[in-house]
Amino acid sequence: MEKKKEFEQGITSQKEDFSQWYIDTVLKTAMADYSCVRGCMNIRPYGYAVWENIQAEFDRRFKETGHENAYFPLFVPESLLMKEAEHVEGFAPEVPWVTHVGGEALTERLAIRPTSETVICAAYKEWIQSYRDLPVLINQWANVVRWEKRTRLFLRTSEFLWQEGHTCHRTEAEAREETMKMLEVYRECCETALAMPVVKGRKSESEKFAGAVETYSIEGLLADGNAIQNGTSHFLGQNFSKAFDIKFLDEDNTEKHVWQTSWGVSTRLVGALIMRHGDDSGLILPPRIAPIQAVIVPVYKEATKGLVLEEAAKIHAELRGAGIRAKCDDRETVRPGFKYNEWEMKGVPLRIEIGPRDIEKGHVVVARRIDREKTFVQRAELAKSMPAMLETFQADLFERARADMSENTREASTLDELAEIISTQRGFVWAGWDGSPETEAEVKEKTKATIRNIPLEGGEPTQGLKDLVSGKPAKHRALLARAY
RNA sequence: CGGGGCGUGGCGCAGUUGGGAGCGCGCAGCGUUCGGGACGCUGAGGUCGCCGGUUCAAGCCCGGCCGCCCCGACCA
Repeated sequence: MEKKKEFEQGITSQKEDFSQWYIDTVLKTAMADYSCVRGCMNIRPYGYAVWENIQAEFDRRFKETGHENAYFPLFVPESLLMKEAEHVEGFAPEVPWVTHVGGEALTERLAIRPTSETVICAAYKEWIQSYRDLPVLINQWANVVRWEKRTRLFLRTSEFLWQEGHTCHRTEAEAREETMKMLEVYRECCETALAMPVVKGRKSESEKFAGAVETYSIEGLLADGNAIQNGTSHFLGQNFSKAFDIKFLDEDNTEKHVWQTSWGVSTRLVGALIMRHGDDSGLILPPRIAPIQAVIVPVYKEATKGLVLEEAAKIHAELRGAGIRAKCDDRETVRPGFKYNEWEMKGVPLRIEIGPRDIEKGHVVVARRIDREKTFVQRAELAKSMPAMLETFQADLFERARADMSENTREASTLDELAEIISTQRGFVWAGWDGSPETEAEVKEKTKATIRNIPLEGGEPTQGLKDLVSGKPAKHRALLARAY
């Protein structure tokens, strides 16, 4: 009890900075299972299970859209990394190098990959000769390193796990189509599996991927009002294929450079998940990716122990039989209340309480993590009704996030209005933009908000819309926010 | 790399004018408990970040170094 009081006092005292409070209480508290060494995540089994389930959701969709997995080298020879000018410039500041082996200097130093375009393009050059070899649709699950000046647990770590898709196409149209197709896969997966609503859109020139012609993103809004980029899809044009000389002989017997795309999501999604859905009591995981979807907590006294534990085990078996990821917490060393709190912190969607009184009455108590609502469910119906309860939970979680995002999306017509909104309420802000880098820079300078993207839906300027800085006619209706 | 802060049992911290290394949580044992983070008793666990200096005496004062966190510039 005392600990709880301390915890609550801690929250109150830190609420002046809402984001910091949120990170301290939700991200870090909930992350008891994680640690961070020099900005590199150390993910223990429960947390890794979350990532594995996220991986599985994305991977399934990649396969459904015709992609195959492969794995490429961790080290990138310097000469290779240097081939695409913009790419080098963009990544150089954050690339660590291997220069020595056993005390002996290497003749060519090796970069630890910040992303794999260069190694993969080197491979593609060898693989592709004919239009018949196209398209190449490959994805890689791997770790990458970007030595950022500042790290933030899960949201920006020096080393992170991710997925990078790299495709080659015969025509520009086909590559552009792929870019948009994967962006849509990301949106659908984020919203369906992770219950996180996102906005699809195109990045500004200054924010696009180093070496890309165009970058698209899905932008989400966290519970603290900060935006987060949950995934990106790039149309690379022929920038890399020209730099790496990836050519194919087309049907018309002329040599052409391939058109390429790349796209990625990372373990940042785990951080986004925590800070989108979590609350003061810890994580709330969407059932679709929760390592444990339902936890059974037996409640008993010495006299009823045998009976209750037996029933709990039976329920456990039934749920597993019904394909539910269930766990029976039959630890005898901690009391039920402790278990409730512990599993709530770990974000388990549903908790099933079973005690002597329940057995007598032929029901169980099912408690929902999202709103702590408790209902009685007939014992005989439990396994059967579980999938629907999980589906409802998933839908409710998404709806709650969607409603929050919509409530925290506003409009601004001047820089002052934007500044006011950003400093008092945060969230997304729509504003007219003439497309100039000057406006973009001015906005960032004055409000710390950035242009997240130009949404595919709603990004067209409305009649008479003006740039919020220059007052010139707007070319776009952009979505702005403070972001991680 | 600029500005600020902090290094004391596993975690979170207190430590007054320099003289006993402490508290809470956690951990171990025993007992009572068990429907929302239990309680009692007993106990284990620390070269006070590192090096040097001042002093009869340093967690505390001085110098240097190392590490971490936060705010900026950079970014998935």
